[in-house]
Amino acid sequence: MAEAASPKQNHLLDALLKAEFDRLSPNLEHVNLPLGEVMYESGGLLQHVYFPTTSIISLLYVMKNGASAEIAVVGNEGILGISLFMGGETTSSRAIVQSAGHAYRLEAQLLKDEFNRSGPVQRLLLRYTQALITQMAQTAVCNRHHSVEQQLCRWLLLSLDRLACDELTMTQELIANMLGVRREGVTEAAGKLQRDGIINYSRGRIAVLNRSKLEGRSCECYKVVKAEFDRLLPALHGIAT
Amino acid sequence: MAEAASPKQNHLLDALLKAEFDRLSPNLEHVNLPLGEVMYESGGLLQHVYFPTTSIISLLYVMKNGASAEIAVVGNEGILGISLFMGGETTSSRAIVQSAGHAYRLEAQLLKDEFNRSGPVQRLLLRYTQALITQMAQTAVCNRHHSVEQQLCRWLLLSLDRLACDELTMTQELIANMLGVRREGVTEAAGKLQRDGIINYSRGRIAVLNRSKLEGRSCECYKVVKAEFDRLLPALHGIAT
DNA sequence: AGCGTTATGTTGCCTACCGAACATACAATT
DNA sequence: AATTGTATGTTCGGTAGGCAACATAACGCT
Repeated sequence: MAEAASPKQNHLLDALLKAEFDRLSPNLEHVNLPLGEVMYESGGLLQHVYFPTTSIISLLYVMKNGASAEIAVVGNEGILGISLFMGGETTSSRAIVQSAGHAYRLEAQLLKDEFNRSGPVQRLLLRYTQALITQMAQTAVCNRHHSVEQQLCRWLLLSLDRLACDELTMTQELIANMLGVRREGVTEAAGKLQRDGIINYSRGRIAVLNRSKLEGRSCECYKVVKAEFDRLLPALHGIAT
Repeated sequence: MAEAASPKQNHLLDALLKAEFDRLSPNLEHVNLPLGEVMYESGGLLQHVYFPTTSIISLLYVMKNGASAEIAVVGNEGILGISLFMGGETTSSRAIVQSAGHAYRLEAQLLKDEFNRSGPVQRLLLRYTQALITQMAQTAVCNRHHSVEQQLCRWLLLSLDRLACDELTMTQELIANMLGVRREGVTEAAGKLQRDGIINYSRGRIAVLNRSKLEGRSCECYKVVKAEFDRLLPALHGIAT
């Protein structure tokens, strides 16, 4: 918490060239995102886009009967609100804060203006969008074929990658909602991982003790997604393509 | 089959303004796509993009162990090869012809050039991409929560919407591969639908007899996807936004 | 210390789906 | 008419994960 907040904590913002960064940064507003906050509602208009720094946001589809499933997650590697520049203005999914923290927000119109300059920012945002697409596609595959335990591992790894630490604040109940499975299923899978010394949890606090073992218990989906993010968005630090 | 082939059979091409259409159409090549043809391999470079007219192409992820799952389908409403203009050049999924027919293809570079004009074509392609994203997201949800029968109904409906008729050529085995379930599961679900007079099939030929009943047996996913395509890509006929 | 709230653990039953193996039936070719 | 390949039908046992109901345990408050 002693860390100075900076837009550069968000990888997309960090990857901007100086000219673009200087144009946007005066309009970036540092905001606090509490756990569970609904950032966008399904079908709602987008007033802002968000560049998370220390928070994670889940894109979640909620069905008529209340059952839900996570579509993708957005953290410090990305931006929340892609449908704004994709032209749809809105999506059929909901965005909620999965891990409390901070983000920089930008007025919708300003992002659109920047996007429509058709320069490096546009290219960067589109590459990010493709990485997000890969994540969604892999989620679909994972939902079809993999066990709750494998999915839990994938989910933990994706979440950790988007925070700077090896611990997250998240009850099993919430994880179950994200994965679209029963809470008991998560309890069982998490119990096994704990027994095997891979994680340690108590009352909404999960610490990863052995990351490489966790990767071993995960399905291939994690690595596919990670590799695609790394390929499309290598750490650029102001050398945006 | 007596229909004259025209690029206008593809909704995206049909939606172009005259100037853009005239610029692209000399470079459109009419090609025949046989069932099962692999259009793109996972990780392969894209030489062309395709605008299907009477064919349907599945985006499919194949896992290491050979199991597969469909991510989305592309027919006369869309374009195959979005990663080209999204900047990634390639994807981790495979594209195979799910229903034989025709398409117009365009050299990759020509599409990129057109996209980079940042005009109506770019906007149209991005809107289409967002609709495709919705389809992927909904596939993820559907894979998590819905029964094989519901998914079969959804799949049939999405496929029919992308052809002009109420019949498709497709064995249960292939459908099973698309849905990522066992062939027996498809046999059982299809058998029920046939018994109830909703479809009629024999040896790789499926006829839909009662479309509204089919919609009733489908999960909500079909309607969500259809509504989003209709919203983002209303039939424009040369009034591309 | 006592209280309620919330997180986690456990149990039993049930169903959908998987895996595998096999039976039938249609269609094209000879 | 016989043969072969391919599409579909059926069965059996196994299991992951669904639903429900409840037990325990940690924490936060007053």
